[in-house]
Amino acid sequence: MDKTYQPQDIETRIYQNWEQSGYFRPSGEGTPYSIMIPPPNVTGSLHMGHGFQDTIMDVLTRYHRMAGCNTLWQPGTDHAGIATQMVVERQLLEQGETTRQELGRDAFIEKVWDWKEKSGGTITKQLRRLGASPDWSRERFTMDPGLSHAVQEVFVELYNEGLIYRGQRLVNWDPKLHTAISDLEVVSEEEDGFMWYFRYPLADGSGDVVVATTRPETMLGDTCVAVNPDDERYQDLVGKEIALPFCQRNIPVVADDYVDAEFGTGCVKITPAHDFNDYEVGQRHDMPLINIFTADAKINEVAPEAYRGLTREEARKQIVADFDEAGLLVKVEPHKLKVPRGDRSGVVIEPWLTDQWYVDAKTLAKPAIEAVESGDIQFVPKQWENTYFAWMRDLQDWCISRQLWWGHRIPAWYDDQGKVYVGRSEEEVRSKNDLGDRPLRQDNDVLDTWFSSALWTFSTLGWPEETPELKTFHPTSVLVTGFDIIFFWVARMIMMTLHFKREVPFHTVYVHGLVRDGEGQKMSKSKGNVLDPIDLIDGIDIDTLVEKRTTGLMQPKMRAKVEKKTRKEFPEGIGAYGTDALRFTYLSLASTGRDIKFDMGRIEGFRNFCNKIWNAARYVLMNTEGHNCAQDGSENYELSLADRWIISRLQHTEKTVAEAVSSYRFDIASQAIYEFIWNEYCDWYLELSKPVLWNDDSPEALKQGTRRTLIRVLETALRLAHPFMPFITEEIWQRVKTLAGQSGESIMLAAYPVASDEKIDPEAEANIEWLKSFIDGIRTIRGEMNIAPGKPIPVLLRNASELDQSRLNANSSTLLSLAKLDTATVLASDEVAPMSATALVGDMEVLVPMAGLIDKDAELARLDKEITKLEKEVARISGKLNNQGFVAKAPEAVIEKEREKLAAAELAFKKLGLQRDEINSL
RNA sequence: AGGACUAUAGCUCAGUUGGUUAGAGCGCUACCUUGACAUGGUAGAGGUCCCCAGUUCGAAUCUGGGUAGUCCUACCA
Repeated sequence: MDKTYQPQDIETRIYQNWEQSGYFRPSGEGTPYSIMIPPPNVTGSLHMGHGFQDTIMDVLTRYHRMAGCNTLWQPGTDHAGIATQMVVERQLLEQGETTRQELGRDAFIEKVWDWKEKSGGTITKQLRRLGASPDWSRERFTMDPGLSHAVQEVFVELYNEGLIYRGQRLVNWDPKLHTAISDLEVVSEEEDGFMWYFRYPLADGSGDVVVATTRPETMLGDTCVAVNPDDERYQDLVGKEIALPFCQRNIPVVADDYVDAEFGTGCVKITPAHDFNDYEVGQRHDMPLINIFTADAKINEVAPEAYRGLTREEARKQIVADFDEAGLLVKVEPHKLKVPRGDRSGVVIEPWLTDQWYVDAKTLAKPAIEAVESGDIQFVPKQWENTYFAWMRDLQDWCISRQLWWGHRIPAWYDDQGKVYVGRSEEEVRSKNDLGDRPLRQDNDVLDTWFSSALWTFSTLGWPEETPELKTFHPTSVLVTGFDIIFFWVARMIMMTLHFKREVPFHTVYVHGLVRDGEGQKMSKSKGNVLDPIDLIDGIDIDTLVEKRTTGLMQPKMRAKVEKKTRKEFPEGIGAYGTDALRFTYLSLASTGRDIKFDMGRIEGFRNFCNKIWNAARYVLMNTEGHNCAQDGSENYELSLADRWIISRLQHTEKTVAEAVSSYRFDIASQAIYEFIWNEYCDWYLELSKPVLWNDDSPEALKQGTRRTLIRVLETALRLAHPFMPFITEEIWQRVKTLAGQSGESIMLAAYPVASDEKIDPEAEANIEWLKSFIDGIRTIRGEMNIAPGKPIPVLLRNASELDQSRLNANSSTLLSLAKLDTATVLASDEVAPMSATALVGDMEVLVPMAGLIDKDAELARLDKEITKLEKEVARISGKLNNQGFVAKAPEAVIEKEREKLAAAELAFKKLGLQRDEINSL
């Protein structure tokens, strides 16, 4: 074995073996356990969020697989309508300088499929690098025939039930992408703008009103002006008419509660066709809808000629100028306002009147709310349930049609009268409706991507067929997801699944945090602070990293800044830490309810941990290979105290890990594994094994027991750690399994360790604790008194109880060896000790004679420090115990504990004080 | 405007139903090439648990009020 762990040599080889051997497939036996991957965009690539999320799912999957469950992790990808279409459109422009319109629908879709074939494998390849173990043979894509069939079925069914309908109303229109988008796809951010105050003259010439607006251009579509009914200033105006400037139209003044008298002038211009609130007001007062925009958000032919063809921005300028010129511009004020933009296009969204398809979300929401209320679905952490409820209880109907080409085309056909027929195919529609050969035209729109993702838990399992997989693995066990798609995806999955399967899609929703950079910033390409999980696995040199981060930046100005920051943060680039270190880092940071700042210090620490495991294995193999490790089932071995101790500690660790995984506390689980392997197995057990194995006088039975324990505890710890760090554990396991009496092809198919209470040995633990505190005491004296670690020293033991003496006798060779002692001599009660440095092990004093080794003043200083500490401790506890309230009200056990602590502290205080006086007097 | 979350060592984070000497990793200091590992070992320094008040015998932990930060939802033209 190499002296250091080299992950890159082994990871790919091991992964290929796993996948080719079919180990990722469900075993077909045991309790079903299933997880559906949140399908990433098919043409996307792996980012840190995926890395985090998929590591968690893989831990759960590997854990349950090893625990004997019939485990399915279902992989797949999403067609990501808008995102993918945009990418391909951009490529068309760059390569051939054509638009999709020039190309035509069918040819364009073909291009998208080409692109999907070409780049669709990227993210799944990267997932493999992460060690993910989904059943790739079952990989699905949301536009596969089977899933498309499910989509069609759901659409037709919902339509027949009246839960999908077509309607004309205001939608969020993206003037760049030329499609409607749902409320969720609109992001509103505060931006600096202006508030314009315009004077609108009354038609009868008797005066005017002043309206305030942030969108002057919409005045072309005004149909009335509204005031608050209780606003005394404007009582007389209600019912009068206004001559709308530049438009040759008169519009009425109406009274409506919507208007806040305090805001602006208290007079609001109402544009029902271009504002959601105005739409409502318009409905209440029976106002017409005057649409003044084209699909590009340019002024259309309904508006006065002077403005036609202008963009929104141009029209705004022109109209403000015209008001100014007409003397009707009262004032302009700077004003902060929330501007709605499309999450994909980034352009300002226009409320626009169109025909769209809607899902009656309110009806579907009711059972979905109940499922969470009743606990059929539980969120972890629980507080997300509030978010879910808040949204679900105020749900608007879901606009599901998109004016795109890439996606599931809506299964609706129109005849020449414009009458709509919904069905699974044109043939079905024709025959069911007796349409003969009347011309039919299919709806041009496609469905929102989230419509198909909403069916993911059951469509991937073959629905609407009642497949065996569907029966076995649905409902799924847990959904692992980020909070950002609770509304987009989780809620809609719950609604759809309850409606069509009459059961929940999953029992638990584990909501994890966002992965941020070391400074807590969101990682984004435009900030140039993105870390690629693959770079953390393989490493990357600084120039390549800078190149990667600075290409494709939106603002060229950022380039220098990003480069500088990157070079400062990673002067040497990024080292190759390996997959296991990366996974362990994610997991150790995965405490609930909080975002994670990715800390490079952590991943380096866990790379070192991998190396530690590797070298521990080297030591174990050196001492077991070619030796009798009692692996043949013979009973001719004897377990030492250390053996019993480490076996006992292992049981505790197994318990902790099991509890932690079942409560999704991967940080606790990974820490327990880390501490066991490093602080107990390596730091103490391996050291304790040396005196046994290296001493020619040790009985063979004891050596066999030690070898057996060395190899078996290592082998068990590997299985315990395997879900967390799959590669290194497999690599080592293959070398140790036979010696440990295990067979089997792969660690990932081996049984997960289960704690056994009989192996917990409190006596062994107490004895080793005694031994450790003895050794630690000596080491502290050595460390603080600058005695060379290797220099053998004699120690004297004062006030040793019978138990101390028997422990000493039982462990003297270990003790002498680990503490590098010359001798350890028990003093009789009347014996006088020479001047010594002191360590306390319980009541026993361990004395290191100072002669020639220790400076008197140094030891005095050391004792003083100890004594001061103890003094404070004594004062603190006795204060507590003298408090009548404490003694009267605290539980007896707590009081008893305090008394014991006080006694121990007082004793130590007294002993060290005497020792101090003794040294001082010499 | 409403709501959620966060605040603990220089940095990144644990701290289970109130009872610890408040912990880990990284970083820092000193010493150590001891036959698994310098990606290591041993010892050590380092904390007003954001602030104020309250409940309690006892508060990092519970309550109220602040402060700072992050995020979500809804928005006034």
